[in-house]
Amino acid sequence: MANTYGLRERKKQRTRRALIEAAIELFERQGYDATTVAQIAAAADVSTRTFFSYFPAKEDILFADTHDRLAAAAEAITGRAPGERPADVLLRIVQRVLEPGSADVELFGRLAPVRVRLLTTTPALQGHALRRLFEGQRRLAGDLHRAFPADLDPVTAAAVVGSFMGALMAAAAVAVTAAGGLDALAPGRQEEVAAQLRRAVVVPLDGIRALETG
Amino acid sequence: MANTYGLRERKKQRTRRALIEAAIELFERQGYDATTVAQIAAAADVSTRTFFSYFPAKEDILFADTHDRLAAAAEAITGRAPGERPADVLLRIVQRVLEPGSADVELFGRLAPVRVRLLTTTPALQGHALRRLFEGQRRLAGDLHRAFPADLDPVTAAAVVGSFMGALMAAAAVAVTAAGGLDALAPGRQEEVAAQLRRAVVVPLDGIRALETG
DNA sequence: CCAGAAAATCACATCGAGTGCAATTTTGCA
DNA sequence: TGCAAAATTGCACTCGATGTGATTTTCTGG
Repeated sequence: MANTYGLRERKKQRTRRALIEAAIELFERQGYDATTVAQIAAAADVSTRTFFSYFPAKEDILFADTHDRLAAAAEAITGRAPGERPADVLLRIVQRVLEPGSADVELFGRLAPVRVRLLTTTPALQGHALRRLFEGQRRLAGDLHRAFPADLDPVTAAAVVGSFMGALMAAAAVAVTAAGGLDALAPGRQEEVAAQLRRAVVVPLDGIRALETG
Repeated sequence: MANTYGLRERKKQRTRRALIEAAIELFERQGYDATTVAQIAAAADVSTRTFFSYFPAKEDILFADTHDRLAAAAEAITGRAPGERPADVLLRIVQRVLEPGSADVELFGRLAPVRVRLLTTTPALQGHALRRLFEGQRRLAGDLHRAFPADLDPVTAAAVVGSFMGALMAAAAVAVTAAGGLDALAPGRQEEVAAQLRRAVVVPLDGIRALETG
């Protein structure tokens, strides 16, 4: 009788998971730069060479969950309520993306905070993260254009998404560093930062709503 | 008799220039990845090791002009006309940044197009460029907050700059790729793309102006 | 003009990320 | 059980980047 997934596939999932867990552990303990791929591979009991057949680069292991999150964002667009406007959809995306919602909740739930922490201290990762964000925006802009073809041509849709995400990210960066940087994710500070971000997104949303009424 | 700059300084400028010119030449001919630092150094008649005492990394040689451009942007804020609003200042910045305006006009004038061309084809550079852009935004947000302390708290100022630049960059990305990607910088296409961008920035500007009137 | 200080360049040596390849082991399936 | 496909592995290699210590070049004061 066939299996949900063959043994081969299950084993691959297991090593993938082991690699991510080993990386989380090592990154937390030693930092990103001080951790070598060889160490991660050794901790997961595979050869260094095998690491690169699971992740194209060292950085990518930190972004193992972004695929699911982007899919959730895309689904928030396609599965919009009738009568919902672009601005509403964008607001719903941020809420939805920040939820767990993945198939591997507790693993990815551990991954995201580590990433945030490392991003504030490791410049090499910032470029990578921004690149992924930018590419994600591009996809969402396409989805948004297809969802509202009458209102948003491709370039305007990109401007809408870019305006929203750009404001959100820039505001988040200064809000987090202003809030002590290190432990801005502590339960207390978290709401404080969230409140600032809610005020920040008003700026792009006003512009987007002005587009709709025109 | 003392000199405008000592021989030491002049020689350094010359080597720096030679490195940039060699890099431009090689990048254009072979692409970014296929060009090694050793080749650039050899073409400029210095050792490989010396390259890294001029530029911290291979990528940085492509961004030799950004310091001047960021300074011009900052000056556009501090030297604003009385009564000028944030939205007006931002518009003036993009115009000013796109002008030559540097001390080394013709060299940097050659550098920028090469960078744009390589950015569309070399993922490794995109992350670096976005990182610089983000950092530049951070500075401008600080300047903007200081220029309009009554209207813009630090987080809102970041949202304003991020919203504007985010829309501009996202729109530029899809406009350029839609316009054939490769030669979207040809004299004919250039105006076409510029027109799309002028429409795109309306989105964030509306939101920013709404902030002012409130 | 010369000697010594300071700075720039250089030739290594080394490390880590990433790739190509060929051998070997493991898994799937008949 | 046996064969084909796929995954893993070790190895050699390239390239970017850094540390070090020797060497050369420039600057300064006498």
